[in-house]
Amino acid sequence: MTFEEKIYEVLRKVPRGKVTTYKNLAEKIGSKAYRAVGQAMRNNPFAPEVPCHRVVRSDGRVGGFMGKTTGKEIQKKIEMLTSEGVEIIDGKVADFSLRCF
DNA sequence: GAGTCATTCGTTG
DNA sequence: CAACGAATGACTC
Repeated sequence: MTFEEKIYEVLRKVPRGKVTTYKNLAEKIGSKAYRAVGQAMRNNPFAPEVPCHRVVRSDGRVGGFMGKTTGKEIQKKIEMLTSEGVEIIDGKVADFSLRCF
């Protein structure tokens, strides 16, 4: 079980309609490698079980989903979040503090 | 073996 | 108040 595997396990526990942050995940597994968390998301060996789109920055920003990485397909994830009940406004999570797992 | 990456915190100007 | 650099862990070349 590697560090990233733990990330998937914790992220997997996040209920639908809620979001979490890289920092929160890293702290939950007992590490401060926030960046490593993003790495795990980038790999995303678990497609639907580990919703990387449910993970956002500490500021509530979606992070590397928009404007970075591939570019367009990312926006589809935003719509998926909205469909789940997570509103994304200006690339940020609405009521992020309330939805933070 | 070295470099990269979807972040966050701490210090300096 | 704003900007830059450092740290962390796995993956790829």
